[in-house]
Amino acid sequence: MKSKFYITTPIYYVNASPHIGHSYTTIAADTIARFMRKALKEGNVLFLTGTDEHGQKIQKAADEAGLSAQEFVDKVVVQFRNLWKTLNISYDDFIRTTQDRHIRTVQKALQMLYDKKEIYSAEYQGWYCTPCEIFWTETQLTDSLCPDCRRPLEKISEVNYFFKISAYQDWLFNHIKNNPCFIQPASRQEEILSFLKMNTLTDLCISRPRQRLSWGIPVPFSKEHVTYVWFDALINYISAVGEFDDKGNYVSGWWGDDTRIVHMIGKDILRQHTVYWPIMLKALGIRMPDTVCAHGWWLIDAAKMSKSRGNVVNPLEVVDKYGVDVYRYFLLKDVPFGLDGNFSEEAIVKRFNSDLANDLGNLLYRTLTMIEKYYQGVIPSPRDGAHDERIKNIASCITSLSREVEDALAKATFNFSLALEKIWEPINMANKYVEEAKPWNLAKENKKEELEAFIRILVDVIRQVGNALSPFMPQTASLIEEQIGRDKISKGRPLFPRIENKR
RNA sequence: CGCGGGGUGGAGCAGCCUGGUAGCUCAUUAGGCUCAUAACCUAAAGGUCGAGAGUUCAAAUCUCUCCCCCGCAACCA
Repeated sequence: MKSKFYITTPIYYVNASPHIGHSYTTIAADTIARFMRKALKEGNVLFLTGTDEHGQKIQKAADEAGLSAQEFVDKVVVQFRNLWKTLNISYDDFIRTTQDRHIRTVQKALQMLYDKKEIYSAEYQGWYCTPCEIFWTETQLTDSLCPDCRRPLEKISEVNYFFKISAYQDWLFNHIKNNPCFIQPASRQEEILSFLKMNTLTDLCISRPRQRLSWGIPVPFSKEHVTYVWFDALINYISAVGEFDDKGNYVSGWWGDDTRIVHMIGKDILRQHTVYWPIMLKALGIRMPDTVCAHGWWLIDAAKMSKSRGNVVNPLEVVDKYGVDVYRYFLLKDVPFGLDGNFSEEAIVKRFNSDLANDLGNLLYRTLTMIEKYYQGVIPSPRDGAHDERIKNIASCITSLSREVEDALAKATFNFSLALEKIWEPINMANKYVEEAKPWNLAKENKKEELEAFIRILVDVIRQVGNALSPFMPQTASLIEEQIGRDKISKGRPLFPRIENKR
């Protein structure tokens, strides 16, 4: 295992408020970051998130809001930061593409690629919709009308800058083929490989004329142009953690061979991250990230969530109603990572009641009650040599738990739901064991040693589970710690009171 | 003949690569228990594994054909 770990979310486009999808990616990355902080030494994990603040859509949204672009993004970025706070996101750095450190690096990268002749200028043809102020390429059109407003388009041609990504097609194909961890899950790797096999890459247009779009990073070798948003955006992963030196070498404490680099993304931006980005890095002479992990989408009532459909779920409302950790748990558990999931409040309530209230919450609560009842709230000290077969089984289950969670979580597949299933194994075993051990009889018959051994194993299970759960549900983990982490218990209200009569 | 993903008990999924009693969670039903949040434990019912053909001693699993659903312009997790 590499000694350092660097994980990123995409930088989110701030043309509108954050929704469930943004929160999903970020919670997933946060969980991994928290897990890795426990696995590696302190200070060896860097978790980066941020915002993408340039481009036409933002310019337009700002205009509509009657604000300057900068004022507009300053306003929206606050919403993202607040949401991350609410969701207990432990990011170490937050990059904005309007920050100096980023602009500097983007311009340097552009200049280097230009000097290396990786970027060239060419005439670019397309159709322009004057009322919308949007430029459309041939491939974006189905007829001669503006896809947005259905008005006639005007054919224009202009000079733009292009990045020679076509030259790297074979290299990229082989890189992906030879590094099965590079694109995860495997089905996504196949998707990209077949895309590369079936298509010839066309050079990427990385500029926009300034007269049409002023809200962007100026291209250093042309006063007439700003940088295309995707080229701008992808660079954030390196601009946040390093700089180019005078010789054009990228220098960073988080991009060396001792660091495992992971980009967590949604499946919608797979191509940018597995085609454009590696080629940009390659052309700049920078090493590849280890893994680009693409998760699925949350569907709302089986339909794609979109701003135009108006079915966007606001994470804050869900958190208000059910709690942060319930939300985090639901997203990470309800769907195998990588696939699309269906979001609904019914599904949350179901998960809440069965996993959190009935299994975990109830185990803690019934255990606390027994400690209160049989030991006046003082947790009996550990005893060696429990000879009961069932206790041994449970003990070995919690001993291997951290390894199993690591297997599920530290590998490139990032199997959150499997990890949580593993954590629930001892919970279920413990609940079952209560039935078998019949502590109420042990108490009546005054079998002290057996009762103690019984209580101890429950306490051990709960503590281990709380510990294993901390990357997923940090707040819950500390509540468990608070209630049963010390010599004397501190019984509170049930962690997850069942939600009743929902329909 | 465009590409890819999918179609498995009521719901959601695993199994398919490396054929050999079809499994998990939830829901349902019956019973048990009382430490506990009407919770927990046990048991049962429920599937011709989209359709058809083929290979095989044996197919959810391999091959072929067909049907149905989803995605494949852009913005977007």
